[in-house]
Amino acid sequence: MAKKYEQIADALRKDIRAGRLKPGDRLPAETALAEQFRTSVPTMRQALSVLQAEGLVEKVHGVANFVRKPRRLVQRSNDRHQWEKDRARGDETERRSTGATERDTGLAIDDLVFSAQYRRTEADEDLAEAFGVPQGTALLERVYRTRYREEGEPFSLVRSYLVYDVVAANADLLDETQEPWPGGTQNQLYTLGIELGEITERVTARPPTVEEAEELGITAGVAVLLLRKACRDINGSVVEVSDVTSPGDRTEMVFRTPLARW
Amino acid sequence: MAKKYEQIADALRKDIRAGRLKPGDRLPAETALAEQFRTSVPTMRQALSVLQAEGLVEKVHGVANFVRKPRRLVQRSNDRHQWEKDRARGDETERRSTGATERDTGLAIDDLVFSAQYRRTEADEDLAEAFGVPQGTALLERVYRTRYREEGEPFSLVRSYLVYDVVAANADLLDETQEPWPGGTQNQLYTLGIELGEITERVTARPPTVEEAEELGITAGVAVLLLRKACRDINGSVVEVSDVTSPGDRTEMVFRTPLARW
DNA sequence: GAGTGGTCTAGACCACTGT
DNA sequence: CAGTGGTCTAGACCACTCC
Repeated sequence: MAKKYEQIADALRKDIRAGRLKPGDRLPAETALAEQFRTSVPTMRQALSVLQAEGLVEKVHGVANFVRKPRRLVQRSNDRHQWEKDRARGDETERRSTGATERDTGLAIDDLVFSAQYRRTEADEDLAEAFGVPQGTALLERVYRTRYREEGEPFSLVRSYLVYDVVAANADLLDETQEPWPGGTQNQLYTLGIELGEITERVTARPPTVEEAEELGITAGVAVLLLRKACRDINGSVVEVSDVTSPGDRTEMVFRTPLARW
Repeated sequence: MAKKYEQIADALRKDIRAGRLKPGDRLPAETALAEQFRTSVPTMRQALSVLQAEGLVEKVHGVANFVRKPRRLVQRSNDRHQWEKDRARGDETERRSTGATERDTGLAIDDLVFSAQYRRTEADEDLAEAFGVPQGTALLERVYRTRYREEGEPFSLVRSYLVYDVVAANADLLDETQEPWPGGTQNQLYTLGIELGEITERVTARPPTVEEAEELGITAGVAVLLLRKACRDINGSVVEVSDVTSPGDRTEMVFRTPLARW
């Protein structure tokens, strides 16, 4: 015997997949749906919550339930690191032409909206360990949000950290109004005489916090992908640490590993 | 004004973090808890479902709610690929000594339990595209489950695909009782004269299907990490495709990208 | 069979959104 | 203000686990 809320979810899912319900469509009120499916409102709500967890339905408090618009997939490849390094010493015209995010997404700069906020902070236990510096060391925290012009919420939230005293050697690097910086962080580091030698990225997934769900425009039940990137210079010191938070339902992270020949 | 179910969840979360409720502890029955928190059973259940989504509480139908045991973190690094390649031509004693999974997890073979099932299948649209072969091409599907001896459910579920006619050249490779194969897939390919040149891995996250939730011992609400690995030989042909499904709450995927010097 | 969590119901009342 | 979804309640009945 099947569960009633699963049956209802199945029926609605089929309607969505078959195109009888189109992305953006407003569903009837829950009371009306409950009547239509000859069930109670709580059971109807349970069915809708299943579809919400699958990312097919979006609930908007006080308004209605909607069929979710499929959102553009965002790719992020580790090829970007070498690509960015190769350009870091190029002239400004070349650096200004395209950034790593446009390269990943295949879009023009005009299709994307950036925002950046800088802030001085101190290393907590976690960051101190990542950098290999004492807890409390002054850091520059830079928060980046990137979104498609046509979509409401950002598709990634980046928190990047640098050791404050290191970047302070170039005052421009402390000024958030210089963003987006042509050539990205690797060019910024180049102005300090720093060359990157290796980048390590760690990926995990977990349910979003309520703040993340709101910022990224995902509903609870859709996971976030977390990427921690640690950049080492050619001497092996960690010079930048970034935490990238992405909505799991529309992000793909790509890593290419070339192998040495026999 | 805060929501009652959030307040209750906060209180229980605090009890767990403070150690007043220990991992493995059985919680009182929901009726008893509801009484204790002066609320109704449905509200109590909603509070528990919040903690379940966070991975702090495990619900066991017909038995009780339990404080979840934190589970061992599994790391999986792309360094394993070069490491495995370096050993693929080594003698059997060396290859038998340790496998890539033990290397990733830092455990002995005895701490891990493997299982493998082989099956002949045909390429669907997705796999045909990944391999660059016509749909319907015969493939060898190999399903691997790996778990800690001390834990119940596997921490990864791997589906690996090879082109059937290619591997059929070595009959041993069609025999699942040869698993675990010392030296792994790269040694298996070596017996066919195939050398890998590059590996591309794509990571995404999504809510688990009910089957995955059951197999991996995670509850709905905890995300799964999906990794698709495509191995190319030195001519650029895709020779192996693997789909790795991991519980997002205890898996960390590590990717190291060395950068060429200026 | 006893005890547990899971499903389903019916309805009151609150919070949010738009007009 | 009207209409919507969100929270909370009280209780019946079913499904599962273990003794």
